Amino acid sequence: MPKVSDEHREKQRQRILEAALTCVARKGFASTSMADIIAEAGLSAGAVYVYYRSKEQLTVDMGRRVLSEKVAMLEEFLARDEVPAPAEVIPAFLERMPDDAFFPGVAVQVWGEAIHSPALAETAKKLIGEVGDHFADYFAAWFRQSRGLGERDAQAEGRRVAPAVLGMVQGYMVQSVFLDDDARARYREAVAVLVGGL
Amino acid sequence: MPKVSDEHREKQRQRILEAALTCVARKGFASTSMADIIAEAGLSAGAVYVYYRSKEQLTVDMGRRVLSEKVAMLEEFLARDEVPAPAEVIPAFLERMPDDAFFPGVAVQVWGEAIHSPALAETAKKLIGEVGDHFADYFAAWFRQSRGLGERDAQAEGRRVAPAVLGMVQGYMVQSVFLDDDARARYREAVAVLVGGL
DNA sequence: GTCTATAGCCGGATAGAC
DNA sequence: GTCTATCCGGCTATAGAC
Repeated sequence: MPKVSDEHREKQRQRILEAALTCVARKGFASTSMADIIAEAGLSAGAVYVYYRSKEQLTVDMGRRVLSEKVAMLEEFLARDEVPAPAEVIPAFLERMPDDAFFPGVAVQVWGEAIHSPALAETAKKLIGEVGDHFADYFAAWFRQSRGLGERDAQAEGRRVAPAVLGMVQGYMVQSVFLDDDARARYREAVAVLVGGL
Repeated sequence: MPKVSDEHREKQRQRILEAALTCVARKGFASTSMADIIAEAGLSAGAVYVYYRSKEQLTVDMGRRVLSEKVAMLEEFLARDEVPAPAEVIPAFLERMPDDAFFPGVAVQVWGEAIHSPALAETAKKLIGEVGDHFADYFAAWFRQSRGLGERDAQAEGRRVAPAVLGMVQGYMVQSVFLDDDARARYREAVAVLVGGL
């Protein structure tokens, strides 16, 4: 049984991935070098290259990890059975976002990087789709409850508004990079006004 | 009079800037090298460095140029005196966006780059602010017309919703990078639904 | 598996002739 | 002002000892 080896492998990959995320949060995506990551991980170049054959592979994993965290957070928020109103849910979702050090700066950089990395673009596309689906599900539930729509109509309506809501989340990430806390708060209020009409 | 020299200077800077934008649109931001730009401009390294002392300066100019174009486009759209409804204006604004080759991919990359370039971040922040102001003005005009609000209230309401609308535009740019024409159309419809309630 | 050392390459920027 | 030639530094990735 190669079980020990597999465990070790996974543990090392995690270690490298964590180090990479720390570096990126500190120095930015483009100016993080393998040497930085290697130093942060407390390993050697040779060791790292055993687990990640190239920088791009590591980058893809970073993108996946960062975006996956957001999906998980979204699930937690939207999977309640009370179904609170959008004007509450969406701003709360946004407010939680900058809590973790990697977001939102890293996400914006991942998007930028994805433009010339097909592997990363594929990952990003997939995850954007997932998040969109979650939003669609939430809104379907909301419309069922608030307007008494049938299953089918509610889902159609949910899918109809989801892309723009997702867009507002992405816009929030972009603006978070440049603006201060006050501006972020105003953004959340603006979102509340917009989704308040639903 | 050093007029000829100044004109020449400006002309050369334009030439270099155009070349840089062409390269970025073709190869992406991060993988465009000075050598690429130099070749595209049909100049030599020495010549280019006379007009742009560093790559960062050139990058700032690129960012400014690209984002300025969008501001101009926005003005054209919003400065009409008819004041059409948001559900018409905003999707139309979005639809026009991908017409030019540099957008929206370059914009996303500029945001990513701005994270570790203070000069670029300053430029981006300023331009984001400008676009937001334009949206605020438009919505003020709209609220005056549609709800009969007074000048003061209308402006306050305009400022209140503008950030989120701007965010939807940014989200559109992000998603445009990854999604196809159908998805873009669905996004615009979702936006129309959201701003239709205003 | 992990290390050290380094190959090999490519980037930005400069020097100096014209 | 513009060119050619080149330096120098940093990067990814590998080779080979342990």
